[in-house]
Amino acid sequence: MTELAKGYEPKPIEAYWEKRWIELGVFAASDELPDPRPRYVLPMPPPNVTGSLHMGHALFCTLEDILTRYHRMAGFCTLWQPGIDHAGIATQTVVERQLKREGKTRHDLGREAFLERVWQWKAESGGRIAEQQRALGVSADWDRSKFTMDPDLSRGVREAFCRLHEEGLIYRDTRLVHWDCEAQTVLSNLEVDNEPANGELFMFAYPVEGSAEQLVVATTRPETMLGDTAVAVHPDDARYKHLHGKFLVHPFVDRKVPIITDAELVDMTFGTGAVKVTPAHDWNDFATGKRHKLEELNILNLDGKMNERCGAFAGLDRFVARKAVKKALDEKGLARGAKPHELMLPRSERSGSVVEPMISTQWFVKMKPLADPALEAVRTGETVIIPEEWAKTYDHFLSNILDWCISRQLWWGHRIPAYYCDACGQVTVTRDEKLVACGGCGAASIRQDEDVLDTWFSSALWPFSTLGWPDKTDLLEKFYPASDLETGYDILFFWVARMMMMGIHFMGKPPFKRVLLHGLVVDETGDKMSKVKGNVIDPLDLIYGAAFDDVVQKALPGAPIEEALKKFKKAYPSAAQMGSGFPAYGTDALRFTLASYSPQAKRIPLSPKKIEGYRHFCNKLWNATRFALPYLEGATVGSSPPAATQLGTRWILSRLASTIETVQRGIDDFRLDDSTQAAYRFFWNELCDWYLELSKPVFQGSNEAAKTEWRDVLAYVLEASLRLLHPFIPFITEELWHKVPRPDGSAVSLALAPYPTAATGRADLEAEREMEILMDVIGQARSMRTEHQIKPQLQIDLRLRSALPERRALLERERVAIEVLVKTSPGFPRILATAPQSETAGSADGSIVKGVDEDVRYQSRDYVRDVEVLLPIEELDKEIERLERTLKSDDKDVVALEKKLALPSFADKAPKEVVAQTHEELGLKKRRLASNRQSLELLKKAK
RNA sequence: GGGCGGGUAGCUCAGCGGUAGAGCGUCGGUUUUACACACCGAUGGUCGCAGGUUCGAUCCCUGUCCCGCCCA
Repeated sequence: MTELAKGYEPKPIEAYWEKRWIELGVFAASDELPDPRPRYVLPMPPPNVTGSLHMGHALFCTLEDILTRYHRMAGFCTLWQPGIDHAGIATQTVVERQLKREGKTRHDLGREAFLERVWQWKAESGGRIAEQQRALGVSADWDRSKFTMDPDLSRGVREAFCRLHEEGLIYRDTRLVHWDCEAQTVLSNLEVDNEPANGELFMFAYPVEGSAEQLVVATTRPETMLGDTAVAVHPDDARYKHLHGKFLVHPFVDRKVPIITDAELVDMTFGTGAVKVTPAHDWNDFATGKRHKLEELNILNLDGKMNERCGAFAGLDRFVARKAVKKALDEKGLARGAKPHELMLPRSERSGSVVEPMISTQWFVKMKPLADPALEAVRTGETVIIPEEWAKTYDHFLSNILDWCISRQLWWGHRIPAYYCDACGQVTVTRDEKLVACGGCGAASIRQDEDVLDTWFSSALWPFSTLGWPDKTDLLEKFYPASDLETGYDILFFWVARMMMMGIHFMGKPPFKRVLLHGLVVDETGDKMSKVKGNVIDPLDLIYGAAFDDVVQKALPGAPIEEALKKFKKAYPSAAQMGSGFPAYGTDALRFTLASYSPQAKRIPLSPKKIEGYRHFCNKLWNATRFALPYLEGATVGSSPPAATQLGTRWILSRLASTIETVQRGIDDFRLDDSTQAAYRFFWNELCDWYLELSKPVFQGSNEAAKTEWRDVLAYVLEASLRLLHPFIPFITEELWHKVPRPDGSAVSLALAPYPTAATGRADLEAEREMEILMDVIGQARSMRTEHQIKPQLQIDLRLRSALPERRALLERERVAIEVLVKTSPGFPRILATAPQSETAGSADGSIVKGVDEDVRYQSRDYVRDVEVLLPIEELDKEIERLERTLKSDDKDVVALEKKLALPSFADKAPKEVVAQTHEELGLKKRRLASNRQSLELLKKAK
């Protein structure tokens, strides 16, 4: 067996296995159709082609890889379907920005050349994220990776469009939409973020036609008055009754504006009670316009500049026009002042620019018929959402869903398969890649719709388009529906709900049995990671290590280092004390950290300190193996637990069984925090702290049978632990697994070894109970040593006394453990029966604190699990102080317990196990209390 | 305004009907031959506040105050 280095160094090991796994092909799912194995299918949320790895990716990759590796090891035919999303707006923006640096626009190139350019860009940098994912250990079936613009997936998109169109679920309509003036495209309502902003409410007066009277209205967007086609007042408003049916004179354009009455739009108590109505540029006004058949007057060009209808203001940008309109109103003496006003500003999720409501003709998907079955699937539990509180959010969203605007005025994306005939006006929707003749009149003079589809339209088909749909393929047969869908809650609406709708509609079944949602990775103080805040961390910097100077340059590009550092350290207080940079934590440490957060947490505050802790865990794993290896020479590891006759070996196998159960349940329930915690505690606090420590005297002793037993159990438990931990920390476990003895005929990779099951350990409640007593006794003795400041190297004359024969038997059997772990003098511990009254009666101190077992020194005495722990001491004061402390708290407990038991209602109504348990507890406490009280009295007397 | 979460040890978070847990931090000790990325021990909480239900409430209910997020 090769020797291990003193400390764990992740870099070379991770680099090696990352490649090796691919070479071995361990991640590939089998296509074979007669496959008796259960299936586990997990569609990966395809990262954007523009993206590079960020913390969100690291999180989902970790969680999904754990699920995948676990199922693969557990014998499932496992498909983790990877891929890349073409990300319409984002990608187009990236390439346009590139062109801009060359002084060009996409229009200079033309559609075809531009698209060529995007494809070229994709070929060069589009694959980077997949490489980075491999560094995270992502065990997806890379050979099956799909891109949403692949020909087969594009065919699926056309098919879906045509089918929905034929079914009347896709339609074209002219209505008010959200317009992004910068990206110059329509957005779906989900792509608009409403954020509060401080604006002003500007007031101005409209002159009433044929009168000296004026009507004052208020607005946050004065420029829209150029598109006003009415002013509304409340029908019951006495102030304006005389104006009903009259007209106002528009001050800038040659138009008369009717005064209408509308009880829905107008709140009499707000402002002047008169509301200007701009149907073409406001959601409420649009509805009002429909009610009153008002003219919808579009006043904006697509780029956000005022159009020709705006007279003198034509050509001005909307924000420039705002100022100009105000000024002009002022000059005409119509301005009536302004007051501060908080408003909600709609911003494009993509470009960040203020979104304008605009009349436009677009393609829509009718949502209700699709949403209802998707709603039903979750309501009936056919698809389960975990954590379940999200089910309500999902329900609420789908119950109130609006039709989905799916066209986008972009070039990059799936072009809408609709053609317009100049000859007959027919619109032909086709499955063909290119339509040659009008479906109505056969004319060749047809034009394809210029627009492309919302990127989410193609991602909505992901769970089946990646498997060959619309063809009826064996793959679909085998891998649809998927088992789980795991993703961030932030795309529950964008993606998950839409996949649910499309999956049910086209495949007849919901696309997954469970939807698992995780939170957002945020900085250590809870703030969202953003370039503005300078708190972004590149996962690779944590994995490979990085100087803070470099880290912050990425986090806050272009800012002075000092400023960036300051912001960064504020966001990560634990990093601020770490010196000059992140050490190389390694992928495993990062993964274990990410898995250790509770999934119901909406925010995952990434703490470098926590990663460090799990880095230490990896080192522990490494060193435990390093310790074990020399002793494992000659050990054989079978597929079931080796014989165990001793307490320690029986106990660790039992703990293994229990840990496996907890870890598995955690994975099954998507409570990976429970799994990581159980595995961590087992390995560190049980295997290392106790089993390894207890094995030292055995291995150094001369009992060959015991040595063999402890060796075989150690080999077995270590190997099983590596399998147990592999899904979480794949690299180090794989590396170590190849160093330790493993069962004959083991797989070439730990990734293919069987996952531990209930039968891997061996439950032994008696061993657990006895071990707990032993640990408590040892713990008590250690604690007393420390309290009395007995130097660690000093051996002590420990005495243990119990009236219970089985306690004495246990302590006798395990005396070596006590010797070593408490560090006792030769001939100790002495295990004594409680001295009969006659033996103690003679002396005033009753041989309890002095003169016990022929030792005439004073004793520190305490009582745990019906065992008296005694050790000789010099200083009485310390002991008195110690006893007074324990007495105080025990006394409190005893009083509370007695009070509880004294209540007749408790004995009557509480379950009898609880009553019995309380009695037992009280008994134990009282015995300890009596013993300690006696000790205290005697010591005080002796003083 | 509507909805959903959350307020538990100095910090970050588990627990959610039977006398409060972890990691980190803090304090004290240790060159114990796997690990100082370690070991041993200790300290630390009226479980946001007020009512109620219950034999019993951090856990359930009601109200209330803060803090997030989502949808208007």
